[in-house]
Amino acid sequence: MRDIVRVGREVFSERGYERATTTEIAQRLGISEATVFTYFRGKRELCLRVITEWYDEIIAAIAAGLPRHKSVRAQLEFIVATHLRLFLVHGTGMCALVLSEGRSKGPSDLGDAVLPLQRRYTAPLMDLLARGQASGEIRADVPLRLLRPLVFGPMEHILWEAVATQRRIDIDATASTMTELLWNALRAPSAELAALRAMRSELGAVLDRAQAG
Amino acid sequence: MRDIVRVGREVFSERGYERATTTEIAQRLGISEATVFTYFRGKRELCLRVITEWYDEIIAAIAAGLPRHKSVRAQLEFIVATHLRLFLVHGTGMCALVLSEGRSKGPSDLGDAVLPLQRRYTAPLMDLLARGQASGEIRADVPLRLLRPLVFGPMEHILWEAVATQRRIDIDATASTMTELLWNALRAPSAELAALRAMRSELGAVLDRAQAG
Amino acid sequence: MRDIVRVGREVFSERGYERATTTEIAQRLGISEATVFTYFRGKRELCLRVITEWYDEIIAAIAAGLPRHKSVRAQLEFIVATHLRLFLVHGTGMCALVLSEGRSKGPSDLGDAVLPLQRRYTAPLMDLLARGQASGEIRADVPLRLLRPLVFGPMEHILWEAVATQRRIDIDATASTMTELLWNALRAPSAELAALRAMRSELGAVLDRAQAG
Amino acid sequence: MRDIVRVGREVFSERGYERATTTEIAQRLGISEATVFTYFRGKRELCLRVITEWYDEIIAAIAAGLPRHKSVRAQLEFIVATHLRLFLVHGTGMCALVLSEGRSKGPSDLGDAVLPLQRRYTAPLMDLLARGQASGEIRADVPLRLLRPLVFGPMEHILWEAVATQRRIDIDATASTMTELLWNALRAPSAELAALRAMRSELGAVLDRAQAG
DNA sequence: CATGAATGAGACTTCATTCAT
DNA sequence: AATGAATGAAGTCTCATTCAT
Repeated sequence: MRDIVRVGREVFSERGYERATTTEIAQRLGISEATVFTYFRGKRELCLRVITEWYDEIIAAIAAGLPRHKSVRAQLEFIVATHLRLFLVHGTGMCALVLSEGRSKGPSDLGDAVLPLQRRYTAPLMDLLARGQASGEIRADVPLRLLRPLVFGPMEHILWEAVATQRRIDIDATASTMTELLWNALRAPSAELAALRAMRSELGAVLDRAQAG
Repeated sequence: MRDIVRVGREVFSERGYERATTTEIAQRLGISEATVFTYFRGKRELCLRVITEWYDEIIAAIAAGLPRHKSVRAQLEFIVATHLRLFLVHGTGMCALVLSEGRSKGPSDLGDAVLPLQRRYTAPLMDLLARGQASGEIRADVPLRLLRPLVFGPMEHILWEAVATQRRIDIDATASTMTELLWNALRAPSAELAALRAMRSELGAVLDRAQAG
Repeated sequence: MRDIVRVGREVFSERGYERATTTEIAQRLGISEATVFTYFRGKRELCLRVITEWYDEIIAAIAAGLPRHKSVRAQLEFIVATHLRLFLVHGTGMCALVLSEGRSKGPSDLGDAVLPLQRRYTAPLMDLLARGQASGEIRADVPLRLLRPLVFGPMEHILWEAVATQRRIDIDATASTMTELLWNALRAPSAELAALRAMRSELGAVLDRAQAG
Repeated sequence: MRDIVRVGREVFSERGYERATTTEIAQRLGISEATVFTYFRGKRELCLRVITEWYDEIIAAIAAGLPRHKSVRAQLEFIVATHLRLFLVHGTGMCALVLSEGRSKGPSDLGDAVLPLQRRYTAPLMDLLARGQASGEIRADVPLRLLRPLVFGPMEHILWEAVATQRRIDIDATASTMTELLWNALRAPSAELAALRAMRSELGAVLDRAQAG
């Protein structure tokens, strides 16, 4: 039954919900199609299980590895890198599956069940952003509602492009660069000014001492 | 035949490629299903046409309205706003359709035909970014390959969220805010450097005066 | 499409709803199974149509031939004979089909749609009984609710037995005998009362003589 | 194993043979589906057992309670009342099951095995009618083959109607009325006259004694 | 040109039944 | 004796597509 979920993940992520067939899942496992239905009430339920388990993995990975003692920027980079890594390992098919089917209003209607998962999935980032805003490191004049897509959106596109072009990407380098870019967008503008002013003050002090010397 | 494309766009964007049926398209038009096949070799070709025309509209809209005489930042904001507007007007179904089906590897395989369209579609932005890099306004130490998803990714997420939550969004305000955020990420750090250099000059002058004193 | 209904009637009446298959219906007609679904949304709807048309035929036959100018008893005999005839011609499978499926609460749930038909179907008899009660020919001290099964119930059993034993029956003779039997049950006990009254009169006379004696 | 038959009766009578599933029977008992097949060769055999036991109960109930010392009419009323009672207690599902499946010609083919049961089941009535004919109380000019359905047919319809309309019925009152109706149909026409004559004779005798007194 | 009619291919699903343990 | 696991066979239904008219 674990096998069915495993192969189910393969097929659903390769083909999407509609084009995936229970026939293919059974064939890849060398079992009868009926066996699939012994363990899952139907295609929809199997797919739901596949999605749920996949979300659980990511959520667990983020929760386990997030370096909470480090800076907000470092935690952001961890989240970005981890997402890139997990998605690339598991194939971006899952990404597409979730994004496409998670919002459909067809008979499959995975949407309702997927929504809470998505919330748990984005929770660590939302939490991080909120903490950053509270500490003044992240600009608070833009609602989280707009900051979240700023982080997840680009990752998704990068992943899809990586798959479409079949090109290997350097995950750490990409994560590092993206974090650098995103950080510029996210951090409080005042922080820059504050930093400069601090520098100027310090310089002034140095100069004063120099002049005095 | 124009009608078929028009209604095709409706149905494909509402249902996605797989769940859309030629039956429904014909029914909505009050014509025979066979008539659809008189004009289009098949479902796939019709969908391709729908996607193509939709891309053409966006490309044309961008090309026609892009304020080339204004600043790079202003042009960026125009592109962001225009995208949000067009997607929201036409329904985000088209967005999902293109994103989901444009990358699938099924028998429908719209991918190959869609790729060049996507290139044309992203061309204005790519061009703008390249010009920005050339003029020094946009940081050149990050490849366009990474800058592009930074722009399109968030827009997509914002749109999907808008649809999922059924919430109306203020397009201009959102575009303005997003541009502000993105610009911080995109603009050349040279601005900062310039400021630092200016400070250094000032500092040098001060030092000179100090020495002279 | 008429053919599909015709063969559908055959198969449904031979096999019952559950055991009838769309495959068999298509095969008997030498057409594709899909064709069946071109004309009928599903098995259930086809079966409904079969039942409806069959009811319509019987209802029409009764309505057309009922000798309204003759006596109530004669009309009763007509109804009995007509029923026996139609059921035996069309096979009692239809009878079983209607009786079995018309009351089921399964997924097929033909019940709701069949109920009004049954009402129309029994209407002529109900009407006749009511008229008989009004005219005093049929006993009015028993509700129609109990008189109706008295007529239809035996016919059904006779038919089933005829089919089960594969024995040919003389329809007119059977109808005649059954009517004779039923009539004794249905007719107003006034005849008996008359006899009793006569007896009372006679008795009175006897008593008178006795007293006189 | 007794449990399997008991629950089997429930499920078969609720759903009918085709719609009943071994899965459901096992589930209601909280046992494995395979266990059912440990005790019964298959669904068909289990159903046969269910029907057999049910018939046995009815046959026994009739045999045990039949008031052989009372009049033929009283015995008829007992049979009618007992049937109504047993069917309504056990649910009319059994009635439908027997009637529908007992005559089908499918792969399940319960028919052959059920036929002898039905014979035993109708035997008490047949016997009673025969005795009635012999004693002159029941008209002998109509074969039993036609008298039997006259009794069982109406009962069946009454039962089905009771189930269809979900209406509770007064069993004794219904049995009484039905017997009254049926008796009019069954009794020998001459019997009426004979009864009246007997009454007159008796009366005459009484009167004679009165006059003599 | 438009279409009514037909259909091949295949999807999901159900279920009685088997068998090794 | 009881069962967990598996499945063959079959069923209903969908849908893009064809073709004669």
